[in-house]
Amino acid sequence: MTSSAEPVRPATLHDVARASGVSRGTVSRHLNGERYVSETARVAIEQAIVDVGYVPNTAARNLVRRRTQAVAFIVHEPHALFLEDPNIAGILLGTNTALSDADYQMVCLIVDSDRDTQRVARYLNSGFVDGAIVVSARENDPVSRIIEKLRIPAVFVGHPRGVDAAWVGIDNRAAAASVTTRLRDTGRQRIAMIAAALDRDSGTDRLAGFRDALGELFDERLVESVPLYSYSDGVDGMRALLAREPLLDGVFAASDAVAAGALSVLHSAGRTVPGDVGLVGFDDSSWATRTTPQLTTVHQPAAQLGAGAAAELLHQIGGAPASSDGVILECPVVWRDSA
Amino acid sequence: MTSSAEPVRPATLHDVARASGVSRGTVSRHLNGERYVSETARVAIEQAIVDVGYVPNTAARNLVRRRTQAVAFIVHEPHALFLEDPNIAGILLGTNTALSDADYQMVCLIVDSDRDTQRVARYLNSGFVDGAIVVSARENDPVSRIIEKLRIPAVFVGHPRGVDAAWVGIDNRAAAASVTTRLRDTGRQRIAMIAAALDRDSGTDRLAGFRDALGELFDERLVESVPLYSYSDGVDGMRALLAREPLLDGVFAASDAVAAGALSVLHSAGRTVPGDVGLVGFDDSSWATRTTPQLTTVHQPAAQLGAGAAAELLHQIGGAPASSDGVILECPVVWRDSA
DNA sequence: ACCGTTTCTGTGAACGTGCACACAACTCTT
DNA sequence: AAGAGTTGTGTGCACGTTCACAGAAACGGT
Repeated sequence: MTSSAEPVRPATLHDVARASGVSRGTVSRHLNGERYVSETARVAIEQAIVDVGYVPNTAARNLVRRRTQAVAFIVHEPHALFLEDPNIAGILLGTNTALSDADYQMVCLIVDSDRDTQRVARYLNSGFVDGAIVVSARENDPVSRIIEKLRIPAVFVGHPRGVDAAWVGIDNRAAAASVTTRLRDTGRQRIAMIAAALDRDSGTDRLAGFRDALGELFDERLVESVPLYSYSDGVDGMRALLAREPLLDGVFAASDAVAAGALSVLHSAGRTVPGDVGLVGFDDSSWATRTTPQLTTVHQPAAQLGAGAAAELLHQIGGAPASSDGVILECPVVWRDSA
Repeated sequence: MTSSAEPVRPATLHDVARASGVSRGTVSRHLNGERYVSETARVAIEQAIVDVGYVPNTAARNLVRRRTQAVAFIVHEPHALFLEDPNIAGILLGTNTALSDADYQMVCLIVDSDRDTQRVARYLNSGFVDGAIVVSARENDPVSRIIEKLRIPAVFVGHPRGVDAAWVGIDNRAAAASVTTRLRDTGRQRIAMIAAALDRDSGTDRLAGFRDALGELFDERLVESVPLYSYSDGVDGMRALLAREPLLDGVFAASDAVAAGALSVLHSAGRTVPGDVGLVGFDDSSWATRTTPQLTTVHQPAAQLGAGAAAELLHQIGGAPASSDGVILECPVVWRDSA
């Protein structure tokens, strides 16, 4: 056994054909699982593939098939929040796993500045990818518009208004309503909400669900709106609410991170949770089990959302028409200690 | 302006050549920035590219160049921790940005089970990528061994012992020592450590640094070892330490997440921080500013680590030999309130 | 014995690019 | 005016695969 310093040329389809005594065409057919390959040819090819150590060349295959075997995963979110939001990471993970299983590459694009928008537009337009999965798109999002214009296969996680494309999501409104109802059922009278990200469908839907559940109890002055689903926004929101309505006894925070921020403010203000104030969150992220008390929240199936989006996208890439009615996944309320 | 239902064939190099009145070769030279293209040809080609809407075909280019223009980003970490660890996300982000700027695709591979190891091995062997960046490798890691065997360009983030490859990292030992020294300087007498991830270089180095700083004060019974850098491991570790050594007055937690878990146990046990017990962490992740009190910790430049690894990898792919002495980035101690 | 059908196989032509090479035109030296 | 360099240009081939097509072999029915 000698080891040459020079890297050996990788084996090609041709090498397999020669080693197995059949032609390129037959090997190709076998590799692609087509009909009309005899049993004898089959075993000879299998053996030859192992012998010569053959691995298909993706570039050559993509060239002739006019496919790239890659999919863009587009996150429209400030860098800082991307790091902080375990939900996005979960979606990413689910997508990546599903795509890997189908031998697709996931290419992660993060859109933060306007400059990034241009870069992504160029990227998508360049035919580097066969499709795109878009996470946390805003309404009237430039990225969404680009995708619509390019008519590239695409699936959205969430359901931004004004975008006519396939999507996978949860029923934010119904989930928000059911978790708020619980707050009401436990006897709270002055229930407030820290609404967040009202530039996105998830944000407005959660607020709408809150309103649905409260009915005549709803009071506009008990809603404080903050820009992002983050811890520090939760801090800000809770401070504002306490200043305005010291008597509140229930809070629905638009995310667990927001709830965690709110909780720290409540503690500092000397309120006990759930004694003085009942608090519920949204996401069932790792935040929820790290606070004291642990958060009652809505479980969001992040990995399944990602996997579902990937599956739908692969369908579209395979030639199926984009289904314009979205897929809605279940998101049960998780009862813990904070309400 | 008519819109045809049928997708138009994308423009090729040939189309540009015809439109600009020169040959394929000249267009190719201009595109690749080679010499010997006249000024008149240059402007004609530029114009033609815009006119026909030309975009280079990556597959064809990769085929002839024998490059894939893609890089694997390999994370060896349980899924759950990947979601939880903001450090990894930061490295990923830094890598992705640096690679995008160089027109490389980042392909994210997550290794959790043994099955994943096989999949990654096959993937790397398939020539789908030009190189790999490996995060949080263990000692005697099967993935590391595969990479060594394939002699594929690779850079490690961190410096696993027994792996002879390029790496970018921080001096965990020195940083751990300096943060521990501070604990000692503030008069703590019985200083404990919750060590974590001792199957990795970062874990053992932080423990070694702790030992360095304490000198004759070091006491083996004050070290509790837990498997991972996670919040729940911090909870477990702190409980064990308190049970064994109720009189401890200082704790160095191997990560901020571990410190956060430890802090909640300390609070539950009625100890004040930093009054009764001084506590320091490691990473300067978002955990550090979310606890009360905020954590004194070591700042880890996650994004720069990722960017540095990407830069070194691109060097190697460009033909430079792998530099076997690693790059060490600065990681200053950040003084906050917990010690 | 003939023909049609089914099963299997090989061949040549793409796919769109980079690269080596040949060669033309021009400048400078001798 | 001839030769040697420099600058610019076009052409053919290779990269490794898929696909369409032609045709061989086997089979069954008349």
